[in-house]
Amino acid sequence: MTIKTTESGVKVRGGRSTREAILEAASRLIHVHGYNQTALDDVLRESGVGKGNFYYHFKSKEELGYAILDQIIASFLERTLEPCFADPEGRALAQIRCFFDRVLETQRERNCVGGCPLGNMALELSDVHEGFRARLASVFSAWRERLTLVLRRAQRGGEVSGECRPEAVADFLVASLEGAILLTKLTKDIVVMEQCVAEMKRYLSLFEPRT
Amino acid sequence: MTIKTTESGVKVRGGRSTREAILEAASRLIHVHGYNQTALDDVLRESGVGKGNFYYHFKSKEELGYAILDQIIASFLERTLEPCFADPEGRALAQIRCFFDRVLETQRERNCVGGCPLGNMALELSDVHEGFRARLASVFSAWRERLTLVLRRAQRGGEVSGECRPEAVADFLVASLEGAILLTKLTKDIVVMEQCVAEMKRYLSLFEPRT
DNA sequence: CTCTCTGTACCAACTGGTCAGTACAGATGA
DNA sequence: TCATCTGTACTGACCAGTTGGTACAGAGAG
Repeated sequence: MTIKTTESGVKVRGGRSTREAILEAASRLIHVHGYNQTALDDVLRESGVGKGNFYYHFKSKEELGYAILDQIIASFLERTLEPCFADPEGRALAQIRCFFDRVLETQRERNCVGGCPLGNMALELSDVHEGFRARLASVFSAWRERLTLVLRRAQRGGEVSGECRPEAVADFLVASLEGAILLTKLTKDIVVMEQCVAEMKRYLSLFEPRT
Repeated sequence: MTIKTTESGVKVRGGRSTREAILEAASRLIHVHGYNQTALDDVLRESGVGKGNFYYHFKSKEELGYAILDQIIASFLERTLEPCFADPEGRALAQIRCFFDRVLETQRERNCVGGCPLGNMALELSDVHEGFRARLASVFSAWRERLTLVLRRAQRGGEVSGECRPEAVADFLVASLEGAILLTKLTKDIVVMEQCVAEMKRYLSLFEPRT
């Protein structure tokens, strides 16, 4: 399917890009207003897609929700989490600190608005649909897994002391980041986020072997 | 107004207890399903109060929300936060650790369900109504204030080392607890909470003066 | 003491609006 | 000319809030 332009300059979307237009509008709206507060009609108005058209491409609003969630998850893994830990030779603690900074940076870019897309959906939907909860739990679990692996590797290499229990530390780091983002959203003050990241780095330094 | 009982054993509520019945049912439902997901009709069915009656006692659903929130805040301050820090002579770090344990205990009691009532409302409503956001921000701020004070006191007494920046540490502790509760709700696994609390204690030990 | 009057507490039925989802006809292209 | 798309108009459920009225306790007047 190709994208064409009529004489009036209005874009006529082919099949695949209609789906993309919906996803783009929906992910923007859902990020700002939340899933439940985002009416399907708003998504359609924003994306310029008709209702019948929407239901041709999606089975339901719930399916749209899953698609958005998958998109958020993929984007988080590819654009935020994995790049920091790409180098298997890099120093683990430095990579983790770099990851903190990256998360801090996203909050700054967003002016503390919107919070964490994953955390938001987690709180909003985990009670409602088991499917959402499971999917969200899996990404948090991938996140913790990544941190656990890098910590374990560092421990083997002697970069991190033996008293570090990688699973527990990973859980704690994920929780703290999510909490920091929540508190930042609430106070609308980036200083909170900065302080939390600074304290997380201080906490990490606990595991540096004594020189 | 008094509470009376008819010959059939059905309670006829006077003014004040109707309000209480509504608040009780609403706070239970809202804690489980969230504010937006709780229909007014559900609250009314649960509490056995008619709709007109509800609107006699409350201006709107939003006002009910405020009342619930005030109740949650008061309960948190009186029953969870303040008792831990009541003794001005107590050792600060021990009080903070005790507070962690108390929060952990509430999660255990609730079987990891429901998360933190304050955090839930924060995430759900802070974008929607500025009034909710402000009220929530104020309680988190009281919470951080309490921790800041106790840390500062400890610092003066030499119980906590000078490198501790009380405000930053307080922010971090609050954020971490909230994040831990969120992650616990999502994974439905109390071990996550236990590990996070353990790591928070380890972090705290950073500030104990070296012997 | 009794009869009206008044304000509080309460109820059932309804309204108006929103929203997810459906029906279907028209367009478009192989 | 058949399958793939797309827009419009509709449906039914849900839900916050309204309305018009009842029940009844207590106060005051006769």
